[in-house]
Amino acid sequence: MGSSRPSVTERVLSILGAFSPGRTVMSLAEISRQTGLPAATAHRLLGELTRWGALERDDDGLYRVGLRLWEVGALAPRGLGLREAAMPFLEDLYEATHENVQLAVLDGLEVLYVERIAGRDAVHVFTQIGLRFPAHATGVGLALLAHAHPDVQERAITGPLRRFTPKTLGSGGQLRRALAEIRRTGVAISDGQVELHALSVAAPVFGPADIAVAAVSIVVPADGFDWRVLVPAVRASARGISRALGAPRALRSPDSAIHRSD
Amino acid sequence: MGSSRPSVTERVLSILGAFSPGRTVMSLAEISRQTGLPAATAHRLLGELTRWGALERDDDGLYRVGLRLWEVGALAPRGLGLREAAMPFLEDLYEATHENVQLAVLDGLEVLYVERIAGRDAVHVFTQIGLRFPAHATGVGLALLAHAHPDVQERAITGPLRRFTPKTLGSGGQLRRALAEIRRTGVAISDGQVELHALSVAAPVFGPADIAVAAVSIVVPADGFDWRVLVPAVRASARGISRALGAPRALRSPDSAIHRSD
DNA sequence: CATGGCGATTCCGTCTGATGGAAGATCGAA
DNA sequence: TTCGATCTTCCATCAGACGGAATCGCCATG
Repeated sequence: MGSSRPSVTERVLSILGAFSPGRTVMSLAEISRQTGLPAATAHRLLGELTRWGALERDDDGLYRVGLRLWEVGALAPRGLGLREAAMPFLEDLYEATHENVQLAVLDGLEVLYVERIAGRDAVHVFTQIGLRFPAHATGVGLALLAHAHPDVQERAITGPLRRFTPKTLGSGGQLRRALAEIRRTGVAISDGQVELHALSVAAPVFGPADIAVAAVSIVVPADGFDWRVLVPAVRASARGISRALGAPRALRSPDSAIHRSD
Repeated sequence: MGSSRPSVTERVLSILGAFSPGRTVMSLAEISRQTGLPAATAHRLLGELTRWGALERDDDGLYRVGLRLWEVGALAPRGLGLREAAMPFLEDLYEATHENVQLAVLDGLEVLYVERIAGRDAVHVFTQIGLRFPAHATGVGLALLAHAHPDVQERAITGPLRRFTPKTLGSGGQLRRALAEIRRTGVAISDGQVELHALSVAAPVFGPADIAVAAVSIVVPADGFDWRVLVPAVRASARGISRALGAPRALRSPDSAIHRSD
């Protein structure tokens, strides 16, 4: 498998996949190179995609992702549906603190940022909506991993752990202990594990099936900030979103939810 | 043309297009019916789409839009790029008023809502991110039309104007006059033209090429609210976003920009 | 002003892989 | 147990996807 020539559908998808946060506008030649498709083939497929609205083309002749695709993408349950439920709570959290507030989901062993409210004068962090990041380093990632399926946790623990700063969790043992601690306290702290100057406090959001579907976090400067005061706010926010999503866990009494081991 | 059998790409796209705000989860049979594709064909294509991540499938066997597609869609320039620039300003606007704040773009003669901050206790409006609406009825739509390409304006004026309430602009003449007035004042007011109980104040956002690329609006209760006080705020917000996008118009002196006729 | 290189576009003969009817599998309701 | 509806798999056929090659346009270089 995989050796045979790719199907038409795969080719079309490979074109869509060629776009990334770092490559949002491309020429025919660039797409052709990126996907390995012959220029003539890429040209034809791009024409069809553009005609439909999946891609757009300016006078400059370059291709970019089209509004129509954005529209369909917005229908993703873990994209917009989640966002819609979460926004009011993130809003509150932002208004109370004016720091960076983020919402992310887990995909494989990476987190994908789904929503973000950036204060103009909050710490600068390079996360961005639609961006991916290794789960083990971020607050949201740890919160999600701690409540993920055991297989996923195991893969994360045994897999390679990329270091971003000296404080990044570097060994499986460290990670395992961190996850247990997060389950115990209900919040995850990532202190300078991505960028030394930033600290994040995160809490998991549960869905109707009582599975962790997302995580909220707030990012503050690492130095001299008493993050402890943020814990109740982040927890309350995550819990509010869980309730809005219909999580049974969030409908029960506060204590049973927070101190539940699994 | 159009009579010939659709190409593979068209079939794949027709599957994506089958999803809509009202139909976010579908069974194979439903998709097959919706697209007109034979079940066997739809099944194969759905398999490929799902394998890639464009669609997702739960244990229930139903298909929904996948995270991967959301991710690509997020790269749309008029989707996320715009949002990223606009968010801080919308944020400010929301914080100052706690009413519904919206950001929309024009696609054809419809507006597409790209961003929205909904206060929990603001007027209830049924707009939603990813939703479309006829431009002539909404505040954002009027603001965008007023600064759109003359051809587009003409199409809107001569085309059929669907009425939503007795206050909806119903004739081409009315619309033409409204657009002129909007160009003069720099803001568009839609008073009960979509829903009787809601009023919106909107202003256009300009991009680098000095073209109106989006519009901001704020929605308040129609009765007894002095919307006049909102005008400066909405204008300032739109202008701030324009500046962030690099609009030459927004970099010039305030007056020349606001009172420019076209 | 000629030349060369690169990208975009069009053409069309070849042949591959998409197609979809049919049959089997599964599930639920009557 | 039977019937209907949906999902899945199979495979012989042939529509239409493919892409090499030719053309055009653009720009930098000599």
